[in-house]
Amino acid sequence: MKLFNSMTNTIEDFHPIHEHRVNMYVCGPTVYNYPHIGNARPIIVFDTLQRTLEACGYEVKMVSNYTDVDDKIIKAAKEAGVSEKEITEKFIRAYNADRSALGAKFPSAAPKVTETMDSIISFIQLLVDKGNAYAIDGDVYFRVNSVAHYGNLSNQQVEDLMVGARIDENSKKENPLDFTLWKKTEEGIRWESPWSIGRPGWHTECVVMIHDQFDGEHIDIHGGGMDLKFPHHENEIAQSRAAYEHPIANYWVHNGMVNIDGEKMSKSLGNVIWVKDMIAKIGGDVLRWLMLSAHYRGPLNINEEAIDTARKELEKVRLSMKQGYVKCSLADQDISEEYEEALFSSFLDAMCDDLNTPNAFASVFETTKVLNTALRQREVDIRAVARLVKTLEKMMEVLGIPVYPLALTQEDKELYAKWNEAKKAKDFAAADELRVQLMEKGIL
RNA sequence: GGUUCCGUAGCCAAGUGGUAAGGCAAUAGACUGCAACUCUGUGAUCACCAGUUCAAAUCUGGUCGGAACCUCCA
Repeated sequence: MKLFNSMTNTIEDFHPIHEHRVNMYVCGPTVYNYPHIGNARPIIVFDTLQRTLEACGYEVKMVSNYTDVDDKIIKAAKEAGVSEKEITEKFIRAYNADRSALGAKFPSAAPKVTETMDSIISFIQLLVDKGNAYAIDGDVYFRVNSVAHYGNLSNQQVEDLMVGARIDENSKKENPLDFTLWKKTEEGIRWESPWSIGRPGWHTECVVMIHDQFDGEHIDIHGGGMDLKFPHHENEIAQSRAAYEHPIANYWVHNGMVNIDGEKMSKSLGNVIWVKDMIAKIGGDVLRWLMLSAHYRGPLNINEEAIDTARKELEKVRLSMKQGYVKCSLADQDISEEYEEALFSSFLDAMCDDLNTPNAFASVFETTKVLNTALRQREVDIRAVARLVKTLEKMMEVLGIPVYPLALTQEDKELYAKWNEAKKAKDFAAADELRVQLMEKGIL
């Protein structure tokens, strides 16, 4: 397995800390609204990474959080006139509905900030005790100057950042780069702490959750969107270095952004697309296929033509498989565990090459073509058909695209036989009618 | 101003030193009772310029164009 590591900006051979196990964490959503299709990409990318690692024989522990404490949540709750909990529960449900419609496995654990508060407070206390954080008027800030290597992940020079940093007139910070660990607050959900009644900053939760979920070890893979590199992931690393003397993760993996018709998706442009709407329109499987049709690190542009292409491509593969299932069923041939190893390994090689899904797709199309050809032979080699169908099943499993095995009933088989007889007898009126029936049953 | 990425056929998209994968669309055929499906053939010298090299889309420098990040947006 090869993976691009944002920390070194190179493609590296992947070696997990434990021989057969991969520990992975992906930054989850702030649950204040429905997921938009930008949120769908990390769901799909990291689920596909997990499936690929599993196909390589690893056991994967995948953790992804919910940020259920945030200014935006408080604002949304106020506007809707309901409690924050109602907001977060609603959108956690929505997120999970989308996640499963996209064919993503549920994480091994999905912690919430509200349920991690004790750990977060003691973690901040640890940073204060170690001199890496300081409290002023009930707020606590992280002292960026107290750690070396700040800026390594995003290749930022601290001096350049200082120049670019926004000058906050009212800031109590020692340094404009210092970020909030704890904020004294008057409104919204808040907790008691040694410093004030308030709530934690955003950058701390992931560090604490990783520490709790993985027994204090650093993990193999930390994932998230490209835009989280700075400052979020940079700040996670700084806190972890300060508290635990390790940079959290060995491999940092970031997915590219999603554009709509060549433009960034944003509220101001009015081009935000909700995942649920897209799923209703084209289906979670087509959306997933579309998102995997480009390499995960590049930008992904979505437009009508791309959607249409994705739909046609997936239909083509599925239709071929369907015909394979029908042929096998008619011949009472089971789809066994046998598959075409050469085709599957070229597929898996592509997936293991930093998740090169476009090349993996090429293997899927090649297999589809071989299957189509096998299905058109005068003397169909039914075992070969079964092997090819199995091969495609295995590929689709890694891609996380559902397939629909089809088994004909006795009645279906008789109908199919009648259709063939009618054609043989050149009774085309009857044949056409039988064909319609078969099509209605989804067999043709 | 700093950082990162990108510019490959009509569209989408791999390839990152040895003479351009794949898909969609188009087009010409084959198959077929018809239709659908399927199969086969057909297209690019890789934004531009200069350099390194026996050899560059692939490395270096420059030009033009596009995108993202730079304190809470995946």
